[in-house]
Amino acid sequence: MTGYELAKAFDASLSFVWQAQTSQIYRELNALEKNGCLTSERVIQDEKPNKRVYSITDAGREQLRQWLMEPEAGADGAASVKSAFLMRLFFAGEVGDEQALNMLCAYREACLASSVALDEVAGSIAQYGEYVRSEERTKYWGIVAQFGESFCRAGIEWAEKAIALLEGDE
Amino acid sequence: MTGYELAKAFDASLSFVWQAQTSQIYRELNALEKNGCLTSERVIQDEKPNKRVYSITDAGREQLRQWLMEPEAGADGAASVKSAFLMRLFFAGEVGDEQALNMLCAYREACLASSVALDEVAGSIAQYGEYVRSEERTKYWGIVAQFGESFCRAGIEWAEKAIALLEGDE
DNA sequence: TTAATCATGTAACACGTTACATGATTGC
DNA sequence: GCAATCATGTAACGTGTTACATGATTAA
Repeated sequence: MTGYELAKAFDASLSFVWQAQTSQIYRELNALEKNGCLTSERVIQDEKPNKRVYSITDAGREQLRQWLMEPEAGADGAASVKSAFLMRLFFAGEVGDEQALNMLCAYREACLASSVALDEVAGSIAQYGEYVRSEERTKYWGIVAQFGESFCRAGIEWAEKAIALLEGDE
Repeated sequence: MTGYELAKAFDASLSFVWQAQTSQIYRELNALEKNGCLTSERVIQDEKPNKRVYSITDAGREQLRQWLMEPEAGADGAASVKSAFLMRLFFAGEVGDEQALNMLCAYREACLASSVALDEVAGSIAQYGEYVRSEERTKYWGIVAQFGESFCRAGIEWAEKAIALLEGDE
């Protein structure tokens, strides 16, 4: 793929789990090429800008495998969330219930929006799935998408309870 | 508080939501002092190492308030998770079901462990709550802790479903 | 006697974000 | 005529992590 295509693929499938700007993608592609994990080839196009197509090398795939096999996977900090939103909420005593309620409502809406986006991801999975044509790969994509759905559902329920609690206080 | 105490307070209450190394804490304390958000005072102790106690200034509290009042709070990227674990799982097709099952089991265990840690946080909240003596503040701490609990519960259920699905495949 | 707790930090690196720059083509 | 899409990137900055350094006191 090209850097540009990678950026889009990220967006269409992994965006819930990982976001990456093109600036970062190109930087990392350079680094990966330097250490032999991938190769690139310039493709001249007319009608469209030229592009650079990257391909993984055997060494690269081997490193990927090794990363995937690391034993701490799942056990490390996976069961925590780094969230500026929750930080803010934690300190909401400083500004009062009104802003806390705003935040919680906005969060609830954001969860609903993410749910919708995840439905679209399901579509993308089907599409890329045809391209890859391998149950072996796509089934994990679905599992990750399901995580997103559970997360959103839990988030909505939690926000609603918290809203009820704060409104009961007033 | 001192940098050291802040590190412990983070750990005892916010660790699910934000983690910070002392190296980062001291760096940020310096920066915040330079721009007038806080002041510090050196306290000489015998029997124990000397320490530096930081206090927020009015300007600092004002900036905190402003940050807390920002309108995007909750709406931004709050309804997504940046997770290396989920990234790995996404690509698990590269290494097969066995490793995927390992990851999911480890994740389930990690969620259970986080649940336990969150129970302890509840204790810390009660303790710090006495110190602060203000319902206004502690109620938000509880709400954040409840988020953690929902997150863990959802994570466990999701992992179990995914494990069942993969085992059914074999 | 070994590890933990108290208490400070620096240096280097890795990773992520923002802003900026370029320029052709296609659809509204 | 304007915005979006295709396609590349650089520079600077901000944030988070790892490894290292020091040294006293106290509990197992």
